[in-house]
Amino acid sequence: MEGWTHSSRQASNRDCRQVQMSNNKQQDENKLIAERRGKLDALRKLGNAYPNDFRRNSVAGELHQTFDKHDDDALREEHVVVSVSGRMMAKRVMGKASFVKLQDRTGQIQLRLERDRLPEGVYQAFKKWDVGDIVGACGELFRTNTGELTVRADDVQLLTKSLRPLPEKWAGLSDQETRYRQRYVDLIINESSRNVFRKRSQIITYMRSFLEAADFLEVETPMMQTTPGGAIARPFTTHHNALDMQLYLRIAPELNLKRLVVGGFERVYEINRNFRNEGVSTQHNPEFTMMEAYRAYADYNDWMDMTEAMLHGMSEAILGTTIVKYQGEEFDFGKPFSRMTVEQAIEAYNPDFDMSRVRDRAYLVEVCEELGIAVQDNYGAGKLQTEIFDATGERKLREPTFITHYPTEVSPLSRENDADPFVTDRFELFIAGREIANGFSELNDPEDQAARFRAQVENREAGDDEAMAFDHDYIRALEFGMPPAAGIGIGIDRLVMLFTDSASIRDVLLFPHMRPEVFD
RNA sequence: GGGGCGUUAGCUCAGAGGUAGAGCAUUCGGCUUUUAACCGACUGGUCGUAGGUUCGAUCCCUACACGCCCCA
Repeated sequence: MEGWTHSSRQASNRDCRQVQMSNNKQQDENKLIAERRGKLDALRKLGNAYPNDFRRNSVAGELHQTFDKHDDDALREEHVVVSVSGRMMAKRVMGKASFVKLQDRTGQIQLRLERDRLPEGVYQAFKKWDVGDIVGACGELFRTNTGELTVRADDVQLLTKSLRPLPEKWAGLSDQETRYRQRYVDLIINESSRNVFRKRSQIITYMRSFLEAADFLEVETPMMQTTPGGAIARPFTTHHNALDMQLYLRIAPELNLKRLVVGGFERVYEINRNFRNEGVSTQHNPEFTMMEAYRAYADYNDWMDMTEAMLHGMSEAILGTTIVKYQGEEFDFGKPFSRMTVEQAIEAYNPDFDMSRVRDRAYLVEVCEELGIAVQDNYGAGKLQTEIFDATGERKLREPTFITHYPTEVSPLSRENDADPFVTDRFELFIAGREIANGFSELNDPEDQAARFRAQVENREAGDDEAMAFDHDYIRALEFGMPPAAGIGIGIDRLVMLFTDSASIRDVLLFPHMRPEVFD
C-alpha cells in the first residue's frame, strides 16, 4: 500500500525566517484569509507545510465503480485498504468523529475520521483544517448507514493549506466575471464547467482520430507571419526585436497548409489558434481555435460528405446520440444536412426579391439600401449578394445547412465553378444561425490566383484593411503545381458551444479574453 | 462605436434619502453514521471609483472602471 514516507512529519525549519518576514506585509487581508494564514504559520513551525511525499493508490471514480455492488458486510470482510487524496469540499464534525468529502479529478469520496482510530493528536489537528485544503488519507472501505462508500481513515494528513475560502457550497459560484477571471475557482466548484472542458478535449480527440483514420497528417505551421493571409480579416501586429521587423499573428493557416499539399503531403490538417483583430462578443474571441484540413484529389462535395460523417460520428461519440440539444432547439446530426446555394437562400429569405436580377449590381445596391446595409463603391454583385445573405439568411438557418456557391468576388482562394464562373465551388455550414465551417475546392491555377490577389490588393488600396496582400511565395508554390484539392476549416469553439449547450464562447474557453483586472 | 442592465460581507442575495441586512462560510462551545449535518453564542462592510446635489448619499445626478446582454 502506498502512503507516507516519514519526512513530512518531521520538523524542517529552514524556511521559517523568510516566511515570517513576508507575513508582515500581508496584514491588509481580510479576516478569513488572515485566520488561515495563522494556521499555515503554525504548520510551518511543526515541519514542512507543503510536503510532497504522499502517494495515493486510488481515485474516487474508480472506487465507486469497482465497489458499486459491494454492501457494507462484503466490504468489512474484504478489508480493502486504500489511500486517497484531494481537495476537502465538505467537513462535518460531530464531536469525536467527522465526515469529509475529498474531491479528486474523477469525483468525490467520503472519509470518516474517528478520534480514537487516528494517531495521537491527528484528530485535534484535523479540526483546525478548512474546506478547500488538500488532504491525503488511508484506511479501509465501508458503507455508511445511508449506503455511501466511505474510507474509514487510519491516518490523514494535510498536504496543502488553502488560504482563500471557497465559494459557499450551496449557492456556489455564479458570478460570470469571477468564473472567467478565476477559472481555477470555477473548476473547483462547478462540475458543469469541468464537464464543458472535458467535452472540449473529447471533441478535439475525436476529430484527430477521425482525420488520422482517413490518413491525414497533423502538422504545425507558423503563427507569426511576415504576410498574413488565408482569410479576409484584420491581423494583430507584433515586433521581433532582434530582427527589428514587424510580424503578424496569423489569421489562418490556409496558405501554409496548401504549400504542404504542393510538397506532397496530400492530406494534412492543423488544429490551432488563429488571431483576428476584431470585436469581442458571445461569438468572437480575439484568439480562437480552428481545425483546417486539406485533401488532394477531392472537391468541396467530398468535404461536405466528410463533414456530415464527422459530426454524425462525433455526436454519437460525445453525446451518445445524434440529437444535439442547443439553447432550447434540437438538431439531428444523424440526418444528411440540407444544401442550398447562396442565391437560393436569398430567394428563400427575401420573399419580394426579384430573382431575374439576382446578379444585377444596381438592383442589389437598391436591396442593400432597403436593408440598411452600408454599400461601398467597390462592392460588386457578388459582395452585395453576400451582404444580403448575411443580413437576411444566416440567422434563420437553424437546422444544419450547407450554403454553397459563394460568389467568386468574395472567395479569393476558391476554385471557380466550371459551369458558372460567377461562383466558386465553396460551402459554409450553418447550425443554429451560426457559421461553423467553411470549405471549398482549392484554386490551384497560379495565374488565376495571382489575378485574385491583385483584385484583393486593389481593395486594400481602396481602404479595405481586411483585404488580402499579394503573397508572391504562395504563387511560386502553386507554379510548381498543386494537385486538385479541397479544404475545410471548422471553428472548434463554436462546435464545442453546440455540443455543450453553451450560450457564450467564453464558456468554452478556459481563459477567455478579458480587460485586465485592477489590483491595487 | 451606440443602447440597456448590473457592481452591497469570503460566496449567494435583500434593502432604503436618516446607525447596513439575511443565509451559508469564519470564530468559540457541544455532539462517534453525516449528506446544504445539527444545537447554542459571536463575528464579519471604503455599499465599484471620483466628483456633484443635500442638513445628511450606499440610495438621487454626472463621469469613469469592470462585467453581462442587444445592436453596428
